[in-house]
Amino acid sequence: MIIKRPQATESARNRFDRIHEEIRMRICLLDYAPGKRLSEEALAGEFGISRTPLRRVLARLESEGLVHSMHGIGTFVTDLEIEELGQTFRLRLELAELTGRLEPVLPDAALWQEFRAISTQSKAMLAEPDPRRFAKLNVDFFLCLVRLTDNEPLREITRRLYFQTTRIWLKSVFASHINLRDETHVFDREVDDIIRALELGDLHSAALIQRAHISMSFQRMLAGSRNHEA
Amino acid sequence: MIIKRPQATESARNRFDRIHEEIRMRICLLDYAPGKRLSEEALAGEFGISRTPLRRVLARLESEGLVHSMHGIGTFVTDLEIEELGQTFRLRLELAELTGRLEPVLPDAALWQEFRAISTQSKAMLAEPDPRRFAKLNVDFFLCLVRLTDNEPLREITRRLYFQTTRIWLKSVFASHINLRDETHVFDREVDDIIRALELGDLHSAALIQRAHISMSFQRMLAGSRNHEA
DNA sequence: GGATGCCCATTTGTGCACAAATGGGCTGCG
DNA sequence: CGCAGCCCATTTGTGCACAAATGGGCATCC
Repeated sequence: MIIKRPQATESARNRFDRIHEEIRMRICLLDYAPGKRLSEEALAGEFGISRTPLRRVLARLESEGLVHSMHGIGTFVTDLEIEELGQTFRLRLELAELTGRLEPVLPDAALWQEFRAISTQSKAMLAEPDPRRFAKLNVDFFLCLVRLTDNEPLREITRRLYFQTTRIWLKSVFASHINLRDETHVFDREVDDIIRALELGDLHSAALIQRAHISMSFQRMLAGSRNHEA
Repeated sequence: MIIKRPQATESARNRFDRIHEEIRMRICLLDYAPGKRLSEEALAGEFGISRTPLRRVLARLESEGLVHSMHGIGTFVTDLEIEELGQTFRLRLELAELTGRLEPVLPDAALWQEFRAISTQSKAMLAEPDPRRFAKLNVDFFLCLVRLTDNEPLREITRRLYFQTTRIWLKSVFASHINLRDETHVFDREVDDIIRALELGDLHSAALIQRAHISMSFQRMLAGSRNHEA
């Protein structure tokens, strides 16, 4: 019997997922700012592959609304204005609540540990806020929250919408539409409140807290944008 | 000033969309049965293109969960059992109702005409039911219903889940888990009831009627599957 | 001087040949 | 006779060269 050592060479699918997640994260953390052109050739070179498989990744990102390719011109990171995202945010509110209603599940030991770790990091961040690290912590927290439902299609859709909209938050920070220090405190409260609800086993309340924070975060960005115009 | 005649030659993007929708429809109407292998070379030949752009279409279909590619083996239409679709159906129920709550819009003249046409065809189908034509009418009706909300992300997500699950209905007909003639009558009632709600301008009720029919349809398929086992 | 049309560098899209991977059949050994 | 291992046809995945398309710069003409 032949024992195949696990992934001596990375499979095509794994590599696709890895590169896809990497570029997606760069877009969400504004390493690639909205409007920036992504060179197929440069990216292919960076990841040590040819344009063909890289184009597959870009095509996926395009279907997710994160980039847009134009023949003869280039591939660009999509831009977004807070005013245009109302529809998406309203939908995210509803989906957040669904997480607490549709097949909710309590965290297992591993997930509990991740929640605790995020709480710790959140408190550490209060002393010296850093936009990018904060955004990354926000992503990690979101990816934990989505695991509070067993409904896989709901998870997938929720993730999709999250990655479409999360950049606007970091963008608002850099545009001074919202205050980073305030946001870190709000986030820390959110994490603690949700953990407390989870400790009580009240998954629906945890979902409603998340919903409320998504809504208020949107309102703060909207208000900041309007103030800035005036 | 140069007047560019509109699409003398089809753009790459339009061609992609056209082929994608065509293959998706073939899968949903069971022209390509679950489990069937799709030959990249044959499909590329049929559409008069090379494998490269066709593979792009297949990759999109794979991200939508309609096919699955395996290196060295082939690309296969995904199979699905009614028992595994509970999560997806429960989510579809919620999204259907959201259509009536999140930015609902009354039909314009064109959409009204489409609803009337579908009602007419539905009644014509009562006399001589045909599974494939019925499934097609079902798709058309769904695509009209989704236009009752202005929330574009909600539309997109709803469509995605619909195309993932709609095959199971036609599959249940062929497996005699549900009765085609009964289904045609139920469908005709659904169309009429929803049109009546729309005539009253009651979009939320229209959505709830749709929700109820999705749920009952699922229950009938589930029951049929269980009876068949017994 | 201004506008118009052409040329060309740049970038995405396509076709094709080859690499990688899989499964089935065949062959040879015990 | 059974089974283990190899070979090869088939299919998806990759690399690469070229086609298509775009925009900007430049020359030319009015």
